[in-house]
Amino acid sequence: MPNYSKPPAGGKKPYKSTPSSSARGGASGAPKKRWTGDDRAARTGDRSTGLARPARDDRRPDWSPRDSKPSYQDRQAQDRGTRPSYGDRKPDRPSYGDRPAVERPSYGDRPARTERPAYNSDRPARPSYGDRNERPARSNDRPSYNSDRPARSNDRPSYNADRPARSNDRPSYNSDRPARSNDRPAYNADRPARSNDRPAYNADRPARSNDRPSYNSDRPARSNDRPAYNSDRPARSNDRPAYNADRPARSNDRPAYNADRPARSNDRPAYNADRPARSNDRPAYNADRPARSNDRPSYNSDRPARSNDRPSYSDRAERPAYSARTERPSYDRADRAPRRDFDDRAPKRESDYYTARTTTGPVEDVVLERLEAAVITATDVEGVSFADLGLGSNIVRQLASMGAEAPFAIQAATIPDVLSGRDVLGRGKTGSGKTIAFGAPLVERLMENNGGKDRQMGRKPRALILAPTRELAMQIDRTVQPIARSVGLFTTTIVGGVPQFKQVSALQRGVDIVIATPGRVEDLIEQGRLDLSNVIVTVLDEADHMCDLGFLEPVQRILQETSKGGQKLLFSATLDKGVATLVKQFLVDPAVHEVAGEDQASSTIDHRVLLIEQRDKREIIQELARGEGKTLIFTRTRAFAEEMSDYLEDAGIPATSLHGDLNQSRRTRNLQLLTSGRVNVLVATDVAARGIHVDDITLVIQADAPEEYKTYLHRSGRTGRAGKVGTVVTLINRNRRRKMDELLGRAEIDARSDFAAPGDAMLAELAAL
DNA sequence: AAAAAAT
Repeated sequence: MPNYSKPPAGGKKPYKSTPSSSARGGASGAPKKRWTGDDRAARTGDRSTGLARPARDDRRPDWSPRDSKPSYQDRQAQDRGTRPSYGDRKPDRPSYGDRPAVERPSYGDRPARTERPAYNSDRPARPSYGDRNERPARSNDRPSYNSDRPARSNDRPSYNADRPARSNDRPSYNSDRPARSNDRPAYNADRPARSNDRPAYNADRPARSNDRPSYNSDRPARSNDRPAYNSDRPARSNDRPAYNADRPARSNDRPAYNADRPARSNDRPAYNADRPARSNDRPAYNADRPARSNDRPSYNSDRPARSNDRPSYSDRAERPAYSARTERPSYDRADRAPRRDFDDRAPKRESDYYTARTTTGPVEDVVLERLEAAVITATDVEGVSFADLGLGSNIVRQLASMGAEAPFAIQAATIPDVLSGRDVLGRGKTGSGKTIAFGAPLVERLMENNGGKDRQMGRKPRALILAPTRELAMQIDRTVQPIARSVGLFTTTIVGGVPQFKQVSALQRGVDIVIATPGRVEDLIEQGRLDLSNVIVTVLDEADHMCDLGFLEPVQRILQETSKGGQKLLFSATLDKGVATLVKQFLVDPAVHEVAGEDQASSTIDHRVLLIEQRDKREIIQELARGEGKTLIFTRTRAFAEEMSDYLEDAGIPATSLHGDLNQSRRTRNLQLLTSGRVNVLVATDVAARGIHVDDITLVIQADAPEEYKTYLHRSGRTGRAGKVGTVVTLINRNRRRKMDELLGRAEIDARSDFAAPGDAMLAELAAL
């Protein structure tokens, strides 16, 4: 019988116990919201491959009629800080505060995750929740807030004590008349109590949960009690219910408080010690079974330590306490078996060294050395088919049905190496077909190596694709899933912002390819619900971005969890030496491929810089956004993205927004609004800068100039896709011209610069392009 | 600054 009553031996979390883990996040402020079924349905919309799926989201337009909202100017007049910003986009969910914040045992051993901003009590209270009593009176305020108004004829008597008695006054005002037979019982104190006596006269009845406070002085404090009732300090909304032990049980109490209820099928094991073992029980709870080769180290305390033991498991008894060791992050395994250094390998082998292309530039935006790559040209690919590259007939047929009849250059370059099992670095221009370049051969490899275990329940995933944003992960899934299904393999997305239940269920049924963002992957690993130990192919899309600060360490921890010696594929349009850390650590002799003639000079994008006055920015954007074609506007901050989309709507331009302050269902829906064409203007932060494919974006406006040349390339790559023409307009302050020129130089872009002011004919011309 | 984690 498995022992569920205790956490795993050692009492510590098995995953991610390094101090480096505290370096995560901390900047983003939005609590993650959940998806509804509708939202999930909505994501089945467009596909980057051009395969149309029926748009199902025509029920709820995002941009409401303009006159239903206060004007932009009105809102400007208000103190923006007190405005319940973004309204339903950050839904007020007070029920969270009332729920007992009981730490669940499965998380119990982890240190408090104070780095998560959404629950970080240090951040300023959001005006939309707590302090709304400061808002000005509105015309539809209820009368009770309006105590100064003159008495009206239909005022209730109690407010009108001075009026003379009237014949139809109720008895209580007429105390002198003789008692009558039909007097209400309250005045008939001597009659025996009746079963339906009103409770107010029944002082002995037990207190009820909805008793008003003044009658029920013994009831426990509630979060919204007024301070006077709550001894020392004023009650706060985030008071922990744990201090509220006496309150009556509520129907939605969490099981921890309800020890006697019968076990339910979805009880988590820790709460349900007696249930029979299940096939997917976590090994740690299953102390009696024989050790298996893939046991995770921390659960297997008897075997001798190995040199490549993961440090994250190292708080076992025989190892020194973590605090006594050096503060190396988990990935820095100096003591593991020596490995060939990426830079030290024999020169002249393609992919083994970097050419020195020294560049000068500001520290914050450096062009790193290029990876020396095998170069392929479009003409090299002429006449080559996917089948020639080694893909099976099912996959080839599926690709054709998705519109990919013949391989693009980057696909022709990388597919054979991926099929051969080699590690691969691939650089292909934005919109050049990188998803298929890794997705198709990945599926082929899994099919060849399925070991007869396909469709086995609970099989562990054998491939992992990591992406920097949820939208990109879901988009990749839309491309890879049909390819995988064509050969009977299953995919699932593991991303945040949505309930994990469906994801966990899919994993329990058995999945071959996981397409994910890092955070949820780590979360499910910590929970023991995702096991990457069988992952033999790992893809990092936007790999250089995944090596940026904030992404690198989670990615390293996740890669540590995958099968040792597994294949690694790194793809990006701006792949450079920034990935060297990961390459050295995880890749062996990678093949590096890029496509020739794909610099911006040969691009179909017209780059323009407008030198403007800061105060004219909104007006100019509004004139630029009036064009017929789809327009994508980038801002530096979430707040400005939101403000800008409001401003455009007020100007009569249907617009929506995409940024991290929106819950995931809004994010998904708003992006869908643009792809479906119901809105032509999307204002976004850099969440939309990389990888996101929307057909026929004709104009990209950079309302705030990018800080990095790579960001410029990725943002502008949202237009001019698949050979179509597009325009990129970057708005900068006049005194930033020099800095912008330097950035354009690093991006190797020639752009015309013009002074611009509202009303200029040039703006209308740019809009019409 | 933004992004990525709360069933």
